[in-house]
Parts: sequence; C-alpha cells; structure tokens
Amino acid sequence: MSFLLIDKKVSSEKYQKIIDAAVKVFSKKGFFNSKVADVAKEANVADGTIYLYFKNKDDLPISIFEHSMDYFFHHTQDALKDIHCPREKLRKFISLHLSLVQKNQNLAIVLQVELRSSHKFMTEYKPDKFFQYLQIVEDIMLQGQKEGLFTDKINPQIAKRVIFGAIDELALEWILMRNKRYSIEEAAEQLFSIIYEGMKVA
Amino acid sequence: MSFLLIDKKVSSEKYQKIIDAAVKVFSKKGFFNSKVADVAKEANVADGTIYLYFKNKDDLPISIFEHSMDYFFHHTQDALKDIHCPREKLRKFISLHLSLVQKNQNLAIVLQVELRSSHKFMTEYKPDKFFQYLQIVEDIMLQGQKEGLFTDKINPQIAKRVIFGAIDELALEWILMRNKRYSIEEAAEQLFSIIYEGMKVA
Amino acid sequence: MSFLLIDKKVSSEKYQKIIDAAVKVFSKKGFFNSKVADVAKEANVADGTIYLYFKNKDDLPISIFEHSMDYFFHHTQDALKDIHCPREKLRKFISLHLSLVQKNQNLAIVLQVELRSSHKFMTEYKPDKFFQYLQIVEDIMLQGQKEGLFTDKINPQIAKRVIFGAIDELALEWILMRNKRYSIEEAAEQLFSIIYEGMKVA
Amino acid sequence: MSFLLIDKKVSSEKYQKIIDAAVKVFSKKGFFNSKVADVAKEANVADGTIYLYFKNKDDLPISIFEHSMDYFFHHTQDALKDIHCPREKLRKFISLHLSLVQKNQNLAIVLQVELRSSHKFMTEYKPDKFFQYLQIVEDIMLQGQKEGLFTDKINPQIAKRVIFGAIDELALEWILMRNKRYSIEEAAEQLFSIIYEGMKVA
DNA sequence: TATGAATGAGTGTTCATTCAT
DNA sequence: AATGAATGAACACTCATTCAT
Repeated sequence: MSFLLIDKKVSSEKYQKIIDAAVKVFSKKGFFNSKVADVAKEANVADGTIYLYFKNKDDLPISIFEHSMDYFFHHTQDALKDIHCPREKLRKFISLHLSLVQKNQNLAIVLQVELRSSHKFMTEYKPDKFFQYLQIVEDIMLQGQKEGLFTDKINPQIAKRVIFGAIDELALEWILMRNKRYSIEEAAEQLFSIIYEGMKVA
Repeated sequence: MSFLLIDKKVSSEKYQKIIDAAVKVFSKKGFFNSKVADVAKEANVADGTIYLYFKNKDDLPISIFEHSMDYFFHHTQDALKDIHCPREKLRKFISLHLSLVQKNQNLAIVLQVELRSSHKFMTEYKPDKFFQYLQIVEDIMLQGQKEGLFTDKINPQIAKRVIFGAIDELALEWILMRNKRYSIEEAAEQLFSIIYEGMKVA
Repeated sequence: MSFLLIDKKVSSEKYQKIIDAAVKVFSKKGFFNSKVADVAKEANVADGTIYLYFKNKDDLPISIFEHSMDYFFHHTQDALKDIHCPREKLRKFISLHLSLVQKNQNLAIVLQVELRSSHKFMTEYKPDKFFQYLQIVEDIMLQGQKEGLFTDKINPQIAKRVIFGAIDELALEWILMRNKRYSIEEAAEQLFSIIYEGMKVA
Repeated sequence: MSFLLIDKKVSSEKYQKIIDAAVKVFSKKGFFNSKVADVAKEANVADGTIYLYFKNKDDLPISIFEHSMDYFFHHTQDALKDIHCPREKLRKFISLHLSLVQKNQNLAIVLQVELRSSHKFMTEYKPDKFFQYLQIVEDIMLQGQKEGLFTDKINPQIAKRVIFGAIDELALEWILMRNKRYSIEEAAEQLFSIIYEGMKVA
C-alpha cells in the first residue's frame, strides 16, 4: 500500500503509517464502524497524532481515495503510453485494473465498498481524480471509433460506465469470494472479450 | 415504493409508512448519517413505534433489501415467463431493471449505495434474495449457450457479474447525473447491444 | 399470597391477580428491573388494565406493602391475644414472623429487599403500617418491664429495633441460602433464646 | 470517604472523586433514580470520564461496596488485634461498626439500602468481602465458646446473623431518624448488653 | 512533534403511560 | 371494563476531537 505516497507535504513516515492503518481498519470493519482510535492503534500512534496529519476522520477516506486514484491514473497512463492499438489498450486497461485490485485487496474494498457509501463521496465531494481515471477508458473508446475499430453506434459515455461497472463488480466479487472459482486473469480476458466483441465494427 | 408489501405480519399500514420513510431518508442522508428519529419523523410516527415493527436500526435496511429483492425477482420472472428467446430475455431483463430503477430512484440509491456499505451486508449477511435475482441472468446465459446462441467461451459466472455490474453502474450514474445526457432507454439498448454482440456466436 | 385482600374497593379478582403477579415478578427481577408489562403478562391482563387498579408503577409496591403489613399486624395480634406472659408473647412473635416469611418467600423478598431500596419508602413515604407492626414488639417489651420480667436498663426503642433487625436478617439469609444449614424453627428458637436471656432480669 | 482508596490502578484522584460523588448522589436519590450525569456533575467531571474508570453504571456500587468492605474489614481487624477477651472483642466490634456508620452516613445508606436492592448484589454477585467481614463476628463467637465464655447452645452461624442484623437495623434507623432519641454510643452499649447477656454461660 | 486523558454532544433504545376501540 | 398499539421523554454509553504536558 506504500505506493500511496506521492506529494511532498505528505512524505512523512507517520502519514504513511496512518494511511496504511486506515486502509486496513476500514477494509475490515467499514468506515462508520471504525473508530479513530482503531486506526491510531493499528498505526502505533496516539489518537491525537492523527489530527496532526489529517483534519478529521472524514479526511482519511478522502486522502486514501485521492492518493489511490492518482496512483491508478499515473500507473495506467504509464503502462499505456507505448501501446497504440485501442484494442490492446483496452485489454491492458482491464487487466491492469484487475491486477492492481488483486494486489491491494484491502484498498480495493475501501475504495469500492466503503467510499461508495460515504455519501459525501457520491454527492458533495467531486471525485475529479476518479473522473480523470475513467477518462482513460473514454479516450480509448474515442480513439477506437475514430480509427474505425469500434462502432459509432455506441455512446462513449455509456460504454465508459459499462466497462467500469463490469470491472468493478468483477473485482468486488472476486475479492469477496471465499474459494475463487476463476482466476483474476481469466476474468480479465473474458471481460475484454465481451466488451471488445460487443463494440468492434462487425 | 408500496410494492414492497408482501407477507402478512408486514401488511400493516404503519410498517409500510416506515419502510417508505426509511428509503426516503436513507437515500437523502445515507444510512449512517440518518437518525432513527429522522425516519420516525418522515413516517409521522413516534420514535418508539419503529421498534414495534423492526428489531433495531440495522433491521431497516435489511428489510428494505429483502422486500425489494423479492419484488425485483418476482416482477422480472413474471415479465420473462412468456419470452422464450434468450436474446429477448436478456434485452428484457436489462430494460426492466433499468426502468425499475428509474421509477424508484430513492430505493435504488439505498440498495446500491447504502447497503453496499453496510458491511453486515457484504460480509455477515447472506444476500440470498440477491443471488436468486442474479441467477435469472445466469439462467438466460445457460439457455443461450445450450441453444447455440451464445458462445461457450464465456463463463456464465463471469458473464452474470459483468452484466450486473454494468447495469448497476449505469443505473447509479444515471440517477446521480444532474442533467441527463442520455435516456435510460438508450442506455438499456446500448448495454444490451454490447453484451449481446459480445456474447453471440459469431 | 391471596391473603393480601382486605378492604372492599380492592375486592376485585383482577386486583388480586395483579398484586400476586407483582410480588412474583418483583421478587424475581427486582422492582426497578421489572417492567409493568412483565407484571401484566404474569397476571394475564393487558398492560393498560393495571392502570385501572393502580395509579402508576410506584403504587404497586406501596399497595403490596400496606396490605402485607395489615395482614402481618392483624394476624400477629390475633395470635397473641390469648397469650399473657410477655416471654411467651415474644417467643410467639418471633416464630410467627419467621413462619410467615417461610410461607411467603417471594413476598418477603419484595418487602425486605426491594422496598427497602425504593427510597420513596425509606424517606418520603411514611411506613405507618410498619410502625404499627413494630409497635407490637415494643408493647411486649414495655409489658415485660412493667411486670419485672425484663430489665429496665434496656431502652424499648432500641430493643424493638434489635429484635426486628435480627429477625429480618435471619429471615433474609434463610431465604437466600441455597442449602439450608438450619431450620427456620431452630433459628426462631435460638433468636428467642438470645433476646430473652439478654433482657430478662437476672 | 477518602479511605476507600486501596490498590494502585485506583489511586487516581479522579477515581476517588467519582466514588465520593457516587456515594453522595446514591445516598440522596437512590441508585436507580440517580443518573450517571448526576454523579459526573457532583464529581466535577464529564460524563464520559466516568467510563474511563468504571465499566458501566453498575460498576459504581460494586466498587463502592468492595472498597468499603475492605476498609471495614481491615480497620476492624486492626482494632481487634490487641484485644484478647471475646467479650471485649464483641463490644469493640459493635461500637466500631456503629461509629464507622456514624462517621460515614452517606456511605452507610448506600451500603445498607441501595446495594441491598441492586439484585445483582443479593443474587448474582458474590459478596465475598462482606462474608469476610461477617466472619470476624463468627470467629469471636467461636473463640468465646471454646473458652467457655459463650454458651454452646447457640449456633454461631445464627448468632452471626443475629448480631449483624441487629447492628444493621439500629444503624439504619439511627441514620434515618430525624431527631435522635438516643446516641449511637448508647445504642452500641445496649445492643452489646443484650447480645452478651443473651449468650454468656449462665 | 507526540501523547492520551478528558471532554460532552449526540443517539439508539426502553418502557411507563395513554386512549381510541 | 378491558385492550394493546402508540407514544415520547428519558438515559446510558460512545467516540471524534481537544489540549495541557
């Protein structure tokens, strides 16, 4: 989880310890059922210390979200920058997202389950970083349509959500499944197949 | 929302009023930020009255969930029973779900956003009714594959989740979108197109 | 417990059922931990019915107390009226009280344990009926002193309390004792012996 | 009441303030009629502070009881250790208990009236410390019988309860009496006289 | 910086009491 | 008289946040 660290003001070791602890605690007990004291204990710091690095409890999930999305965005952009074919970009995006989720399951739970509920998130808070990440998919779509690879009949706005929703659900189920009935790679490939076949020019 | 009513012990008018109020309140403020008193006020009953019909606060979202899923399940089964072609069943399932969501937006928010977070839901609580509903999609898949309409290369387990995730995300975005950039019917048709084209035998 | 019934306004069968139920419930769970609904259930009446016979919850222990004390007082007076010797009166009083307690253990618990705590009892409420009952002991004392049987050195006020305290404690311990290590008759006789020997003129 | 302090974890000043406040409040309003907020206010601490030192409301009377009994026990043992004659031991025990009660009237009320009702106390909770204290009386009895000072006809089990019950009742009445009609010393001496004369070998 | 004892506002739940039937 | 559904005031307890050290 330590990849969350990006900017400078945040480069303190304590900050990271708290973020990591929060991800662990929130993923296990849920945001609302977690106490600030739980996070402090997990991070091996005093309760008050958390308030030296975060404005309040709500600031924790927001920070987790922003840092994660930044990471997802840059990591994905980086991985896609040498791929030109929209088909392969799409394939890569899907497998990359699922593999990130697989490697950071606690974080994934927090992002998908806990944050989605935090109301502040879905309404008041503008998830700009998330939109930025989603935009990658739309850009792939648009490129594919421009190049005549994907059908024009599909609205990229809708496709973007279809793709993201499918990835998200697959990822969530996979994490919560006790005895995995399929590998994350298999899921990635099948999802890609459905989406690609479903959007390609006949 | 009054369709939630199913069994007898529950056929009281007060019970319905409370359920409806809870859906409204939870969808607006979120489960954790809603007070029992808020629900009571919205339902025009005393705080204590809620405890005559529900074990505790947690029992409210659970009841909402179970009744909704029952309704979704039976309503959908009923609508599909005269359709034989898997292709048309799939199309119907998608458009039906999205139209139900459109007609019950507050309920949809509670089901998709609030419940998903309630932790009890995603872990302890066995969402049997939800699985039952999901099974409809898997059955369509299996029938389609048997009849040679859908490709065998796709694992129905995965397809089921892909389809549900895509519907879910589309529905959620559509509800939260302020100025609707596409109609729910358009979304349904495009989603169907992607999924169907993506799974049909070439 | 049905001896509690004495005056007319109270001669209803329901009234008795409620009093009996209250004694049973209070003795088992304590006054403050008992709900009016518990008493109603035990009495096989509706909650509201209790309020047709009693002003409020506090009225229940008060009524139990008054009726019991009346009974104890009259029953004891009756038993003593044909005895003249203060020595035998004292012996009778002690054995009678202990045997009444033995026969009505639930009632005894309520009177000794629950009521003593009810604060209203020990302070606001004037336990006239109790004083009346206690007065019997004082009268025995005074008679004994007048007749030269009991020493004048003992203040009857104090003796009265000593005797009552000793009876009370013995009774309470006897009731709460799981495996009785002595019979109630033995206790009565020994207590009588101590008190009598301790007060008789040498 | 500051003698209640005994072990280390409890040596905090706040703990004592809360215990003292609880004794004061419970003695005035009764345990069940006292709110935790009342105790907090009396102790000049916040409501929540009480829960840093006590598990819950029920823990307050239990702690008061245990500390008091410890104090009574050690204080009495200490005072008796240089007295050898059972007669004088008995006299000392009685006068000591009554004088302790006189000096700590609020505490006495809590111990005698409130705790006796708490049901947890008389049933679930094993009042070991109380039994330990009571044992002092029994030991005096047994020694007196062995030395031929007290009659063998009296069962020490019973005598112990007779003595304690009498002390207890005297103490309670004395505290609750508005205009004291006798001094506590007079009561002690008279009680001693009755018990001693009642038990000595003729 | 870091601590953690102290705070006190906030809330789920209970239950004595009422009253329409 | 009798019922029991409905009420809503009351309260124990939690926990995010502060601040003296």
